[in-house]
Amino acid sequence: MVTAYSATGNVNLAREVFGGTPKGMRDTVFYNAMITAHSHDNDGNAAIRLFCEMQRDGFRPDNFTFTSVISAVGLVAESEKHCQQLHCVVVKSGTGFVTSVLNALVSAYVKVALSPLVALPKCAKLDDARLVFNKMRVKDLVSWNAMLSSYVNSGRMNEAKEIFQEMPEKNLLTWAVMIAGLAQNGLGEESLKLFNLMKLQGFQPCDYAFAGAITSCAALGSLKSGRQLHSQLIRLGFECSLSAGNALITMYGRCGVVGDARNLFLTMSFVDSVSWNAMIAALGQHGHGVQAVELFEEMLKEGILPDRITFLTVLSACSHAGLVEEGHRYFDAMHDIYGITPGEDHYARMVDLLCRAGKFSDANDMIGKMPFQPGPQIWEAFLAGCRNHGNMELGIQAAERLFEMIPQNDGTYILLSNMYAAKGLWDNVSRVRKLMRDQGVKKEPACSWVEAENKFHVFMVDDTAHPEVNAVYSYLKQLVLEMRKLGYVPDTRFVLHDMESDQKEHAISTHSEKLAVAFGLLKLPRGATVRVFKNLRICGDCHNAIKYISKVVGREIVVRDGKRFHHFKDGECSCRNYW
DNA sequence: CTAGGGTTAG
Repeated sequence: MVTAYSATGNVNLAREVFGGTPKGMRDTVFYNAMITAHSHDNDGNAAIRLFCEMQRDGFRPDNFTFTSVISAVGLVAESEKHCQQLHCVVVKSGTGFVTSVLNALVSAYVKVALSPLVALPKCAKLDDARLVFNKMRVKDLVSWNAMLSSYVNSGRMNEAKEIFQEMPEKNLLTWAVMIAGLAQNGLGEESLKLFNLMKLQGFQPCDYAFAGAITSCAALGSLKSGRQLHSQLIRLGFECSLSAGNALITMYGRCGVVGDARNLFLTMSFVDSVSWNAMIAALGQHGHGVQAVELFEEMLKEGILPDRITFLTVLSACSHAGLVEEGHRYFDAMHDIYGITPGEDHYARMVDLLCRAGKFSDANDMIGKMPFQPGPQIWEAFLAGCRNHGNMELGIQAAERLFEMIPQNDGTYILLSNMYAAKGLWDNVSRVRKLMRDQGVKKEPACSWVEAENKFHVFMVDDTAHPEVNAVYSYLKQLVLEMRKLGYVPDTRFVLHDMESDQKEHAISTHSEKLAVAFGLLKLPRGATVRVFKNLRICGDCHNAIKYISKVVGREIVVRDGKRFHHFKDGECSCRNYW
């Protein structure tokens, strides 16, 4: 009965049945079932209390007891201590060689390593897990999968790949974990390759594997593969899967087609808070702040409780659409009505919102009100806002803080250098660049890509590697002539080096996003929307230039940069010049 | 009768 209630997620009923049973009528199995119920309910403390209680009542824990209670300690405070204690008890009890017990122990050490409740050293805990794993005499598939997901969850993909190779056998879960892991760690192409390999080896991908592959498409911007995966899902009858559906919402959003995301969201038969969050985020990233806020209000009306991620997405949506009032209201409601304590990330969104709107002193007040010291996220938001408004003094202050906190971050140097360059202060630009060199900081190379003729075409600045780059350059030249007639003047302030002005114009005309846009215009069907993706923020001159291009060619151009989407149409951009 | 790997949202 306890197990039945627990399996249906009804822990309270399970607890009632358990409590209503007199001690004389309980046995070890009965205790085990209740400990498991607590563990599945993520209530580690209750599981541990019951574990102690059964021993006081004179029952000796067996293999089942240990596996359950060990799997429950990961989420409680002091889990590290519990973990080691239980490890000792297990060894003393003589069950230290039982595979299932050790499997639970491996996962428990990993949970400790990943727990926000436990202080350093996290790596050491992960290596403890590996030690237990290495010493196991008999490893089964569960052991290998546990070790694999440990590395995946801690982002240690090289070790994960080794485990994946070494495993004597694999099941659906193995593939799903690896595909999702590669997707989340920025290895989308490898993830999609693995998804295909999985099918070649005779496995029918489960919806988790699909979700991972779809996430890769979202990161890469591969609308074509994403749509293919969507139709495969429908053919296989997975269209009700929440994880796959939610991944699809994100994929459509991140590939630039919010309308498709919305259609899917509206037709999904089951949705949860993740679906709502994903949909609100998609609207926000495209600058549809008002719609994002409306959807959020609808979510509340439907009685779905917002979580900390909901508020992160709502606050960003407000920020990108300049909804200052609403942002303030939701920030207060988060704590006052929904009892969620704002974290540094929430404050950072508020600072972003205020700075973007030019309200620097309000942003400073906000920082002053924080119950903790401002970290990098706060000053990054501040600096970006200063750059947008050309506020030199405050920008320099924010940059100084960032140099102290994260000297290796290339973004700080670039933002500051851009700010000086915009004012023509070339001495300062070269000073920042020297500082960057002295610190050994390398700028992440900018690249843009576009999907055409069934594959991705990647362009770097001043690209010479792409086989059709000459056609791209001559088409761009032609475009610029037309653009100049409409009033386009290249804005060479966005060139970081000081050089002769004709050189500057050349440098700026070969930025990767311009090349990718031109290539898309050449290769995609006449009139089709061009969707370009860039790893970093879009450059100011490119932003201006693409506005003109959209007017000259009479087509819609969508650019996803590192921060958000820009929809260019008829010479205007949806971001209203804030990015 | 009871146990040990996973997913999607920022």
